[in-house]
Amino acid sequence: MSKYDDETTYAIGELARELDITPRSIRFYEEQGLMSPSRTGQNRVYLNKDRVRLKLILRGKRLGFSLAEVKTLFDMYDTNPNSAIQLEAMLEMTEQKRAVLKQQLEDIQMLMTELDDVEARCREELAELKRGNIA
Amino acid sequence: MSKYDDETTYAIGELARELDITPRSIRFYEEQGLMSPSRTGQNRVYLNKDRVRLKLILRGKRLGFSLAEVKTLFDMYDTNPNSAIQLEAMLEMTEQKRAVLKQQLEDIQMLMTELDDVEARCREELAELKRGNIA
DNA sequence: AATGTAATTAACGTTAACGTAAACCTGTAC
DNA sequence: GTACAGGTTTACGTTAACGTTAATTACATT
Repeated sequence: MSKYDDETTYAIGELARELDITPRSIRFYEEQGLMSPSRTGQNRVYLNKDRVRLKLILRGKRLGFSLAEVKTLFDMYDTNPNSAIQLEAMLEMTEQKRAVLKQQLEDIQMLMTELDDVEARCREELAELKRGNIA
Repeated sequence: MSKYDDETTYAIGELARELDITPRSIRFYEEQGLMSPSRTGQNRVYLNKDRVRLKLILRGKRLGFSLAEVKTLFDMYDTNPNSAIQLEAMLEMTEQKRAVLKQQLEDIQMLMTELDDVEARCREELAELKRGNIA
C-alpha cells in the first residue's frame, strides 16, 4: 500500500493494450478534453489517475454516454465541486440518467427472458431434428 | 379479442407520434429492409404487426443494437426458422448478446450505487451550505 | 379555385468517434 | 550507423442513423 503504487507510469501503447483500445482513441479523448497526461519530452506519460479516468470513460461508453456527456460530468467533478449551482446541476443530471438506466434495466431483463424462450425453442427443435423428425 | 383488433391501420404520422419518432426514421427503417408495409395508392399503411416490429426495433436500439443487427435477427426469425444451421447461428448470437447484456447490467448497477453516493454527498454539502457553513 | 394538411421520392448535409495514411522524431539492438 | 519498434502531429476518410430541404401529389375544407 505504499504510495509508490500510484506512481507507476504507462506509455500510451501499454494502456491501449491493457484496456483493449487503440492509441488513437486515447489521443482522441485527450483532444476532446477528457484527460491531460504529462509528458516526457514529446511523449505522453500516464499515471494511475489517468488510467482510472480512462476506465471511467470506457464504462461511460458502455452505458451509452457520449464523450461530451462524460466530459461534462468530469468537469463538474473537477471544477469547484462545492458550488451549490454545480451540485444541483449534478443532481439533475444524475436523476435523468437514473431514469434512462432504469429503462435499460427493464429492457435488458425483458430481452433476457425472451432470449431464454428463443433458446429453449431452438434446443427443442434441434433435438427433434436429431431424432430424425424432419418436417 | 375479435380479430379486428389486428386489423387496425395506421398512417405513418400516427405511428410516429405514438412512438415518439419521426416519419423519416420509419421510412429509413423500411429502406434498410427492417419492414415492408403495404400501400394504399402510394401511401404507406401500417398494420398491428408493423407496429410491433417498430417497437422491437426501438427496444433493440435502446439496448445498443445497430439496425443491421436488428435486421439479421429479424431475418433469422423470418426465414425458415427450422433449419438446424439457422437455429445454431441464432443460438450463437443470443449467447454473445447475453454476455454483453450481463456486462451492461453490472455496469449499470455499479453506476447506480455510485450515483447514490454522489447524490448523498451532494445533498450533504447542500445542507451544509444552507446552514451557512460556507468554506 | 384556393388553401391547408399529410403524404411521397430524391438527394445532399450532419454528427460522433474514431480509422488510416503520411511524414517525422528517437531511443535501443545489433 | 542503421534498422526498427514505438512515439508524435496533421489531416483527410468513414460509418450509422437519421435531419433537412425541395419539389411533387392528393385529399379535405372553405
